[in-house]
Amino acid sequence: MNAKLSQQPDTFGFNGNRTLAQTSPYQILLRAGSHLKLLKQVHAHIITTGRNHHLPLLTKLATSAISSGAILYAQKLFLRAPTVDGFLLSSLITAASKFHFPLQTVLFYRHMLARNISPTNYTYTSVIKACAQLQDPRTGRVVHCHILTNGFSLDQFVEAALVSFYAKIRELKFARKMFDEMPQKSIVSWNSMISGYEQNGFADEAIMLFAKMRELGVQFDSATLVSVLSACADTGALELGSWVHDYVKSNPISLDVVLGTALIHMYAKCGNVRKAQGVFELMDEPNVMAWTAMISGYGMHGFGKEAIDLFRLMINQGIYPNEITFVAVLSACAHAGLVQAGREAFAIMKNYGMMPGTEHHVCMVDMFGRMGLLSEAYHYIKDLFPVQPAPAVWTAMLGACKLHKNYDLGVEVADNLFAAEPDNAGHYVLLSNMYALAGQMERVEMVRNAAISKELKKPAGYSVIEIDQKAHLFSTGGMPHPESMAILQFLDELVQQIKAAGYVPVSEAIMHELEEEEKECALRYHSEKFAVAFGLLKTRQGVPIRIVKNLRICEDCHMAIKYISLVSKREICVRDKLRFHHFKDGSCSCKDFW
DNA sequence: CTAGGGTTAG
Repeated sequence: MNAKLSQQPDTFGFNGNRTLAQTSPYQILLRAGSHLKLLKQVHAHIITTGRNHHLPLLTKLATSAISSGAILYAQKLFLRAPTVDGFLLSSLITAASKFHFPLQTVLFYRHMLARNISPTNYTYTSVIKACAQLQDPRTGRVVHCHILTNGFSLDQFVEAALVSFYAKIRELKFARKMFDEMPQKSIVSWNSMISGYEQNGFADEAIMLFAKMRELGVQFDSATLVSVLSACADTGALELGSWVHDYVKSNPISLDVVLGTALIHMYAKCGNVRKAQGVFELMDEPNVMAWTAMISGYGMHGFGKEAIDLFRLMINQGIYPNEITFVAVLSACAHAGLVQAGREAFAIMKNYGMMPGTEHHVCMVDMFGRMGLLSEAYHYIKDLFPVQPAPAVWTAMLGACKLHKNYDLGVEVADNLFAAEPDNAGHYVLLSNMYALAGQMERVEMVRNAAISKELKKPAGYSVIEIDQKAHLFSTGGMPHPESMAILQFLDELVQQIKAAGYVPVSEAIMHELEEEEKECALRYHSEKFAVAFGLLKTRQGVPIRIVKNLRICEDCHMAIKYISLVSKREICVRDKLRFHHFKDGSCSCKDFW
């Protein structure tokens, strides 16, 4: 055995056979790594040995300090440096950008310009990345101008950084234009473009660009697939998502924690929790994000107990939960009616040094409200004082009032919601329904007038069903499906059948007046009924029907689909804005907690 | 003596 290895290292990791003074300060710095305490000792050493004029040393010291998170220390070092050169500044810029100090990155860049030091391509990529992190289009465009005038616009790295920047500030058309005009497209620029689409809600474009990549035979990698999986999760594209999983299994792509988490998320959001579970169980070292993805997957399918058990297991394994983990846990409790477990989880947040935020408040109110504990929910909101409840908290409370038919409280809550967010068109249906239910017709009129005068349009509801790898979209507002007539006829027959089985449409009287236009529309049913009918027409008996809807499913459709699952003897799975509904034999997995 | 662009959970 090597004798040196058995010797105890001193503070700087030496074996004791050389003294500090004999070792090069640079070596000491390297050994100090990113431990701020050690770095400060090295700094003192540098000063006492009279080497604080040595720029390369100061540079390494400052970048190490940044890597330890001590950006202020690095800034002080910089300001007190006897001289400054381009090497020091570009090192500071890249380090500050890499360790997520975008504001300081831009400030160092300003120093560079003020001292007339020419930036390099390294500098530009870092600064552009910082502008993206800051969501600062103005500075980013200025830097883009500098790039053009200094002749760096054809650098592969700089170009990829610019595409990523424009995608991240939601200038997707411009990002795509730059991307299309790139003579040499690196894999990173493809990935920037695909992830840019996905992150900004254009999952279809992300999937189409990936298809183009395959068509052109461009090699993709793990980062590409992660973004594609997110896009599949967004749209419910299970077939493509499964293809990605198979590809990963049969190719030398390591299933790391990032890719694993993306797969869990995809399977959960495409309706297949068991597959998500399978991926999770195969992961070597799931981190907090992987655990949270799995907990949330259970939650959105109504498996509250599984979610709670997994959360407990996570804690026992010493994984530190974060705010998002608690959102997933509380939401799982809300969707499964596990009030006691939810209270306990909420109570331990403070053990982890966390203050509940809006999302947690929404979950708690939702949880109490769904269970009919309206007064508990309402007191929860009142106890937030002096914190003003966010509109989403009022929305949860309003939904609970409607579900449990407490119209007096509902009107009060609706007034609060309307006052808190008068311009949100998404609330109008819920608001005016509540006022109509309470017989407050002058308030219905007020909401309606506000909507008209502000030209607010509620988001159009749509449902998507994937059949033979092709997505079919049904919407009350958009283009009719080419087979509308046949589907409508089939749907009418279906409605007769479920009426015979006991289905009673939810009374038109409580439907809100604003929906008048919708009733006149050629599509006389909500999009999810249409999608279900289409699915029944196009798939064989025994094949489950999977629908993705952008809004929450309404009471009438929920009831109707329960009956449809009964008369057609089909499993029907609907993902709405919040959660999954698995319909089978006339009942729904949500136990009517929707 | 140095440092790049893209990817995960609500």
